[in-house]
Parts: sequence; C-alpha cells; structure tokens
Amino acid sequence: MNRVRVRFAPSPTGFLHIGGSRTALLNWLFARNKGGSFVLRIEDTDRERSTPEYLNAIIEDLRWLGLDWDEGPECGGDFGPYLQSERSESYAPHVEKLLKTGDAYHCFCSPEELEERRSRGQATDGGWIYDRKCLEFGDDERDSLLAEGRPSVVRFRVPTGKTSFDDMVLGKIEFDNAELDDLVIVRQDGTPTYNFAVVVDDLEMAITHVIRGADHISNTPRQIVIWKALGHEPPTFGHQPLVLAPDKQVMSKRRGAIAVGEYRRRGYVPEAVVNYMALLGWSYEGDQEFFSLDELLQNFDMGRASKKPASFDPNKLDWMNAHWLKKLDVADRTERVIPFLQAEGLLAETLGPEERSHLEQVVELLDDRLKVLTDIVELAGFFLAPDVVYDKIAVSKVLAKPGAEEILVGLHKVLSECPDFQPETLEGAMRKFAEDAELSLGKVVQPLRVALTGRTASPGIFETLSLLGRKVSLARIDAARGLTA
RNA sequence: GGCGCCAUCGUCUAGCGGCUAGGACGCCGGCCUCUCAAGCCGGUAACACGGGUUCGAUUCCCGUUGGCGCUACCA
Repeated sequence: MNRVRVRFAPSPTGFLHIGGSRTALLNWLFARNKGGSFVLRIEDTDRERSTPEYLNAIIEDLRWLGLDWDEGPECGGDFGPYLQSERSESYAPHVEKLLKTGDAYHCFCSPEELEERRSRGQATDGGWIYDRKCLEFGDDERDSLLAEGRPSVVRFRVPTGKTSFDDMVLGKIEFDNAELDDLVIVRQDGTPTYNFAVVVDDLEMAITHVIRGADHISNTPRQIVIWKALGHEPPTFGHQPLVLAPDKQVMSKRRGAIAVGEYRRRGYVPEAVVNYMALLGWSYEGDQEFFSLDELLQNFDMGRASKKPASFDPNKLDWMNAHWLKKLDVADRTERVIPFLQAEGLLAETLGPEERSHLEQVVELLDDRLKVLTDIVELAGFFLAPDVVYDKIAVSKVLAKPGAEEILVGLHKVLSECPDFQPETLEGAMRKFAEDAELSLGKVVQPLRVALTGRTASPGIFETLSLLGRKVSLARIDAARGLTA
C-alpha cells in the first residue's frame, strides 16, 4: 500500500471561507490520521484573478486554524514547485504522449464557431457536446494547418464506455462517457486547462486520495479518463457535500460566505471554528460534540460523513465558541483578549505586570460571559476606562427612579465606612444596609450597579466593587448622583 | 434541457426492517439568584409525496416532487 498523500489545492482568487477550510481540515485529518503527507498546492493558473494577497491570506488562515502541511509553496518539498503557475513545463510531455497515442487531437474550431454550433445544438435538443469536427482531419491536413500557424487547442478524445468510481463518502458513482465532452486540455495560448492540470499535478505529486467539494463530482469522470489514457490508475476520490449558507444558498464569495480571517477578527477562536466545521456534515458515535483538533484526529472517520449538504448555523458556532472560551484558563483567555482591547484603545500597546494582573482579574470576574472575544470591549470597558459610559435606558429605568438618590447616598456612607473592600465584607455591609432600609437586596444593588458600570447587567456586584476599589467606586457613586431624578 | 448527487424537528444530526423516532443549537417555561451570563430541570418541533418488496417500513427498490452541482479555451 502506497503511503497516503493528499493535497489541498485552493486557487488564490478569494479568501478562504468555511467551505474551503472544511475541505482543508478534512484533508489534513485524513493525512494525519493515516500517517501520510499533506500537500498545499496553489492553483493560480487564472492569472487574471489570482493575487499574492489572497495567497498570503489563505496561508495565514490555515495556520490560524492549526493546520500544517508537509509540502507547499513556502516550505518546498520533493514534488515541487507547488505553485501551479510554476509547473508549466511539466504538462507538455504528457500532452505529447496523448497526441501520439491518439488520445488527444488538435482542434482548429474558433471559439466563435463553437459558440454558434453550441447554441444551435442546444436549441434543437437541449444539450450539445463537441461534434469532433476536427477529428476528421488527416495527418497531412492537420500538419499543414499547424504549419501555417492556424490557432488551435488540444482536445482530449473521450473513449466510449462508462466511467465509474467508488467515492469515499458517496459510494459508487457512474457516468456514461457519451455525456462527456471532448474537453480542451490545452488552450490556444498553450496553457493547460484545469481538468488536465489537476491530473498531471496529482500524478506527479503522487497524490493517493483526492478529497474535495461535491462541486467537483462531474469533473471526476473527465479526470479519470485522462488518468487512464496517461497509463495510470486514478487516486481514490472523496467528495464532501457543499456547505450552504443559513438561507440554504451555496456558500460563495458573494453570498454570505464569511472569510476565516473575518471570524478571527470577530473574536472567534480557532478551536471553535475547527470543531464547528468538523460537525458540519459529520457526527461521532454517541453524543460527543466537543472535539479538539487532536481528538478529531483520533476519531475522525470518513465513513461517518454525511452525504447531505449542510447549512451553516451561526447560532451554533456562537454557542461552540462560548464553550471553548470557557474551557480556556484565565491566563490564556486574557492573552487572547488583549489585541481586541488594544484595538479599542482600552489598553496600552505594551502591558506592565501590574496591568496584566489587573486585566486577568477582570477576565476572571467576567467568567463565562464572553461569547466572542470582542465582547470584552463591552463587558470590561468600565473596568478599564477612566469614565463610565452611562446607558440611557439603564439610567432612566434605574437611576431616575424615586428613591435611587437616597440609596446612593446611603451606600456611599456604608462603603466609606467599610473596614476593608473584600467582597465578603461588602456583601455583609450591604445586606445590613438593605435590611435596615427595609428594601430587598436587589433594590439596593441595581442603582449601585448602574452607577458603577453604566449598565443594568454586570458580574456580581460585590466582586465588581472590590475590583474597582473604594476610591473609584465612591467617585462613580458621586458622579451618578447627578443623574438621579 | 441533459447528466450527476442529495432528501429525519427551523438548523446540525443519530438511526443501518420492529424505537413512545434519540441528541445538540435555537426558541419557550421553570429552578438558582444582587442583574446578566453560565449551570440545572422541563417543553416545542421531523421521517417530502406516491407506489411497490415484506408479517412489518424512517430504514430496501421504483417513480414524483424539491434542493444542489456540472454542462467554458474558470478553477
């Protein structure tokens, strides 16, 4: 049995979105699980649309997800180059071979002629495949046309019969070759087309398993016939159902597809994104839903992959992200939250040990209230900014109510007189205050909460008070008195 | 139009001839409680349709419908 070699072959004509990264993940899992190699090949033959920016973004996103590859454009390998645009010389010998065996032929039909025959064909009986007009030419005729410089393409001559393959996820799939066009494998400008380049690249890179999106199912028989004409057994194919956007539309660059990098910027952690993608179209025996990359590696089994296109559910991703955030220890969570606070100017570019430890206390107090890392800005702003931003509704619902003023005045006194500012001490003092005033604790707490945080929701009030400290707390109570009725 | 793939709660799914059709997200209600989260408990909600096969179909076969993909000198 040959050593497993798989590849992820994106074209740098856009950002990596959930669908593409899921394909990458599946390939990675398969390779790692089998102890094989994972190759990153960049299909950048579409010079018009490919850009180095997209290439860099794709590499960055894959790394962020935690996927690594053994061979690729930036790290090299024994089967390079890994940029398809640099492999141009490897296609010609194969074309020659096919031309010699008669499995390919020159076609002089112009795009305009073809277009005309195609539309006429479609008008009469729906479909149209190339009519093999140029197959009629004798050798001499063809050579003279070539000699006089008539523009031509090379077409692959699809054999008769049926082509079938055993798909790793879909099972047996069969096509009648009569449905297949004599596809162009070399363009007028001499460059290879996708279906041909893929075969040659996969062949030369010794790829054993092709795991890709279901949008390639119809390409598979075309590629298989080329593999065979080239004298090789095709690799094993596995087609993953497409990922649909929440509205059931296919994820695409213009319709709802969010780049992986965008998830990073929105405060999702890679653990959650990976876990969610794995669950999209795959399930584990039993009810386990949480998987680290390593656990996926141990348990992933292509046989349990769903055949049905899955639609992406942002709610579940949020839930999953919150879960992974909860699992992180405080130091780690703090670390990840820092860039988001810095971006908002709530934190200096460099942190001293004291600032860091203060931030850790804030993060610890916030506990599991973060759904995405960016929530930190809203939730911790009042701890980090000098001034409180008062929420209008909170003020009108709580501070502007009768009695609020008296409570704040009373609390100011109680807090001034507390022997220390530990949560337990504060709780005792405030409970006593409430009791004496014949008020429920809640009635007392809410005005204080709004005074301190500007909002009606926050972590526990005693811990918040304690972390804010006496000086700040009292100052904020004073400031809030200006907002009471 | 042709060819191909697919079809269980709104969504992700378990199921591989006999189940009160299970779980998860969301949603609703409750508990907890100083608020908000979290947590716990409970509820809501599905086998697309029609034929077969079978003692018995969500499950197997065929058809219909629907969704999606491909149908380029794009990848």
